[in-house]
Amino acid sequence: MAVTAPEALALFVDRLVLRTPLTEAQKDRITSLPGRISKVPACHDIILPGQHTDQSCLVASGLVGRFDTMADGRRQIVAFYLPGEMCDLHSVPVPTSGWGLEALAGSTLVFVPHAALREATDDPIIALAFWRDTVTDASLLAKWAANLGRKQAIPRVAHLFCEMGVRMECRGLGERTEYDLPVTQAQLADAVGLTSVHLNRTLKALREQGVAFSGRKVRIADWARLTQLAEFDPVYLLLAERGAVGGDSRRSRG
Amino acid sequence: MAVTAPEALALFVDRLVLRTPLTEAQKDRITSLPGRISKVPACHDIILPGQHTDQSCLVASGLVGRFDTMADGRRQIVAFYLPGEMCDLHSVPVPTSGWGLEALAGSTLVFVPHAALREATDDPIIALAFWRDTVTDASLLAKWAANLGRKQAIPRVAHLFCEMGVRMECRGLGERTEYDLPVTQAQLADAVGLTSVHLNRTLKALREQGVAFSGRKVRIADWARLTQLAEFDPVYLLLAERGAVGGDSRRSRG
DNA sequence: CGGTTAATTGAATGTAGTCAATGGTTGTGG
DNA sequence: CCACAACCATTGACTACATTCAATTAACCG
Repeated sequence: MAVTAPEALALFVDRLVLRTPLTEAQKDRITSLPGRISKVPACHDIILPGQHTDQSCLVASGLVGRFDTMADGRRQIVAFYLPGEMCDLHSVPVPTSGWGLEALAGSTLVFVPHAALREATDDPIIALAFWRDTVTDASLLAKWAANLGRKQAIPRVAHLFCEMGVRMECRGLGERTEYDLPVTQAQLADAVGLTSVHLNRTLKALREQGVAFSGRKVRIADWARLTQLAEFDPVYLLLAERGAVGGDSRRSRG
Repeated sequence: MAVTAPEALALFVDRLVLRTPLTEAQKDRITSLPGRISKVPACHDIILPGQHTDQSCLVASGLVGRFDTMADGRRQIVAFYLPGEMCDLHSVPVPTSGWGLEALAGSTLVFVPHAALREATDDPIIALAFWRDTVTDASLLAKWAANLGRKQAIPRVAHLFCEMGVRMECRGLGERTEYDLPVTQAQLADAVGLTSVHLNRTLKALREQGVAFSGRKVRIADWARLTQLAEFDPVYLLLAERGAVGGDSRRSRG
């Protein structure tokens, strides 16, 4: 668990390198970016919708959610950010955010000034890596939207469990069939667009399918069965040709 | 209506300039990118989910939708692309798409090779402009997800009408209270995550609120009322400080 | 051990989906 | 100019999924 800014930035570099090869010099440049460490408790709002920022927020430990708020105060979480992920690289090119960030669990954050990040993009490879990171984010967002729009409760939750499993695993944060997901049922409900009551019932149904979420841990008995139930195809995670990632990689209709 | 590649690229430049000032030389560089014109009929699938590409697709006229497909064939449209918008700038840094593109109306497209686009990003300002464009896209996507997750049919459709109105207006494609939206009800339903039957009922309800969608035209009698019904706040469109854009710009909770 | 937060369950309601049929429009060819 | 076909829009009746309200049980923390 990262506790210093360079450690956290090293995690971020690991993530970038998944999709963009970087030289040691480029890695160092990112690792040595200035960062202010901040520990926040669960349910803490890091940034509110509509606020401006001059820094980006990197997760060092814990879990952060990007959300939007309705007039009546209900929230929709549209993205989860794991340790090593930069929640709002977006805000480097566009410092106004339409959305908010909240710490779902107690988290350690590293705030990196936009100015420093923008300076790092002198290097076109670093700029490309950042751009790619944003694209990845958008790809997950699009899938999230599709699930919210067209899937029922059970496959929707199942899909989220698949996604988080693969993401955790490829970052070394657990196995895809068993990992920590430090959120309450109410927060999960905000993510999948259900009420907490209905989410609870959905979890009960999933439990009968060998998928348990309890004690903030996800445990999946039969991965293949779950991916099928969820219609999970990991292409959208943009993890390149690492076929090992699993899920059914059926090809598109001719 | 753009019919040559440079004309279409000029529209794209107009869009970039909304958020990133460019010199004449930079504009020229983009306008003179190579592009292959292609006319496609309505309902034509331009690219299918999971396909690779080595070119990006710029809309010259018509309307294009980005969609994801479920196992049973149902679609969720997650983004609309207007003339002057590049549907998959994303695919420049990441040539695998998890999603598909379809022409919703008969459309003219310009295919620009990734190689040429990537070359243009030598210029860090152009790279920034592209990055910003991607971020904008992601911002709309996040809002779309939030609406799908947390709004009921009427405000959901209302929100889409508001969004499209503002986008049309700021690109000179109509007024926000009256514009062409060349889609069928079934396509609209795919966008808002409803069945076409229920969408039809929702449109009927909206008609009683002075919001008409018929003959592929949207006509809004009372803009302020609609933005309120939709909980529409245009910040997420990232149109900078052009306060004139309308909607209720209430600030975030303290 | 008491207080608080989170999870679970039941019953009633409501919104959206499904199935099936009817109108309406548009475009084409006789 | 009319007849027909194809597609799109509209409506009704019924079903199903998810929400709401309310209460209870379980887990966690000081």
